Amino acid sequence: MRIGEVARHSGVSARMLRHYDDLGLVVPSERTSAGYREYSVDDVRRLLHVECLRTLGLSLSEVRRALDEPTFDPASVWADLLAHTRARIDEQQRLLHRLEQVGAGAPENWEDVVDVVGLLHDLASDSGSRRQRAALARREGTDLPVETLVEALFSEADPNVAGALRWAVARAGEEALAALAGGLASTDAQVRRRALAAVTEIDADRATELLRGALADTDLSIRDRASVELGRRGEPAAVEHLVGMIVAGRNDVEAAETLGSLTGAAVPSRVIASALWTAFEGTVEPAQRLRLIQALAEIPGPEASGLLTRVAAEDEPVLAATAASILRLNAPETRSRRAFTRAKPDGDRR
Amino acid sequence: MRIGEVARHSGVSARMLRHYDDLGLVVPSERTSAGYREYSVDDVRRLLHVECLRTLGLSLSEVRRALDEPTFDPASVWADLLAHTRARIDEQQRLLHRLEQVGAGAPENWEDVVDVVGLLHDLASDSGSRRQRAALARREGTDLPVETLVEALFSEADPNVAGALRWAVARAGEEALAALAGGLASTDAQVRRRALAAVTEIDADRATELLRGALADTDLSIRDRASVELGRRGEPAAVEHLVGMIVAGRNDVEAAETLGSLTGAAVPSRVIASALWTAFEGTVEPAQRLRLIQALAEIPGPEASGLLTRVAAEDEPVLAATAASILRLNAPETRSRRAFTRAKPDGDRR
DNA sequence: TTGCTCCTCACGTCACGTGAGGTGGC
DNA sequence: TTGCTCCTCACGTCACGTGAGGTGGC
Repeated sequence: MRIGEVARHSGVSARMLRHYDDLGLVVPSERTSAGYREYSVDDVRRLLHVECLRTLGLSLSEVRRALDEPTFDPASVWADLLAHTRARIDEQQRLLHRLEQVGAGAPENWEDVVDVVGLLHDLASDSGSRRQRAALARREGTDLPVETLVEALFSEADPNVAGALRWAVARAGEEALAALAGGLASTDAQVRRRALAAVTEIDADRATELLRGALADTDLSIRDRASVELGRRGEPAAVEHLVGMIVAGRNDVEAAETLGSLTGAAVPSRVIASALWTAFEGTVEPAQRLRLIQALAEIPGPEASGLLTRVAAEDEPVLAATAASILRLNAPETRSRRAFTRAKPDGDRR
Repeated sequence: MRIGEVARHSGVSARMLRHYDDLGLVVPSERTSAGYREYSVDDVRRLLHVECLRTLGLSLSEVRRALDEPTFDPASVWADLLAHTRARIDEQQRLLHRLEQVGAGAPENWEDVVDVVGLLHDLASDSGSRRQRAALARREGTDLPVETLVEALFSEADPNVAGALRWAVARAGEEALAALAGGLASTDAQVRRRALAAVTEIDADRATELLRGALADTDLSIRDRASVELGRRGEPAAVEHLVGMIVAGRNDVEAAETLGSLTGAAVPSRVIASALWTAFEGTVEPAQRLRLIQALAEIPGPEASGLLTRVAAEDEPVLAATAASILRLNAPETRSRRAFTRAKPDGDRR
């Protein structure tokens, strides 16, 4: 067979066949009197072997060694081939991700592209202050896509930077919620917690819906956070878990205040008072009962005071004294003073 | 700044800085009297922009146009960059897959490598006969990994090739079961069906276990197949579904014969006869009752004949006549003749 | 004779690395 | 003067594509 025929059959260009000849990779075993290359059946077979090994990513010199050096072991190349291929895939996937992130903002000029790439670079920096600056950066036309900010938020350990990211994410409003919902569905509780913290900063029906979903989270601290935020938004669904927090002594002051703020809005104060009372009657642990009594102090209306009066009159000395003192403080003439003297506590009151 | 300092700060080699200068990409705005390149702050800024765009995969000439041609729109490059990157990832992933497949057999010399690649190539060929030959191929040292055969089986539409693949897979015995289990967990019913067909050809406890799992499949035909095969393996768990097949008229002859073969092995014939009878009493549809009566013919023992006698005596004419004729055929003196005259049917008897 | 195939030689691609041989600056 | 930096010119890498200019075969 002459070179053209071999090229047609093998799909290897005549140019490459001559190149293989020069390299000594596939040397036709004969030449015609005019110097034309004559490929034998064995030459073609060798060519097919070469092409076969090339599909595995071997370089021409590796193929040559593979076919000509009996001591050249496949195992010695394999690890390299695998590692390099995996590395290339990884690298290309990172590139693709960056292209998608930058392209998401549909930049109109290359200045914007450069800016966005710079921000992405800073957002992945080791320096917290750089990350913070990137999170807070605002230039026209070069906003980072919410998905990118949310992604950064999910892996941000520095509380200051996380705060900046939450602020930036909240600025996007409802548009951020799809990405945040993804975080709430993560198997990593840490990610869910960070997603929830961002959702609480967004005021939208869809955000409230996500918070309701978080009430069923397997992580206790997430259920707590969701309940408090739902309570603040006047969601009746939060009442049960808030009462549970008071009983267990987890952020009970915050829970009690949230219950207080719920009354009147969506839930009658009567209902909340009776929920606390049911819990009170369901326990004999003094500390728990004390916390429930103190929570009743936050609930306005005749039902709560009625119950406190009952405790003050009938219960054991410490509880009774506490209830009585709450009733005194809540009396109309002392209410205004109390509002001044007590700062809003963030932790537990114990 | 002179070239060495710029190189140290930017990570771009002095050689490349000279190359960028030659291309007109980053030209230092001054030269010293001795011809040394002097980079201004703006020059360095431009260099950083160049490197930034390079991280996105732009070629040097694209970067040049991006920075110098105001009409060169990012959008015009973006689609290309994305498409090329995705194509490269795809290609590298296919390469990785092939490397893993070939490497799985730990070939010791390059001849074996070439053979395996050839087989893989044939296995993906458009020609059924080529695929079949690849499935059946056997040379020392060049066996295809079971995972590869199983993978090919899952997407094989040609029944002959599928048969060859099942045979090759079954030859691997228990080792094939892990890969087949993956197929049984597929969301594609077609794949599950193909996996099941291969599992039925493997005789091992783990295979039987997989068949039991398939009894809970959402696909009816898969439950049917699994039941028949489990019945053949003497698994009591199959009885209920086999009776259901007879009632519904799906492969009822095969189901009845399977029930027949189950008797004596793991399940007393009494139990099977009574299961059929319960179904018989639970329906009034003549065709269903007829099939159940015919199924009873396959069950040996006094319980089945007792029930048939009852039907022959008490039921409506057609059923009674059928029962009577079965009783006659099953009588000791006719049994041997019957075994000769009846070939094993594969479909329904209607 | 015409059109086709084949030959060799050699340059271009792309983003670099690595010299050789020479010189300026402190 | 010594060691460092910088200069230009130019070749090598890798797997090819694309000519130019010429010739053999039917």
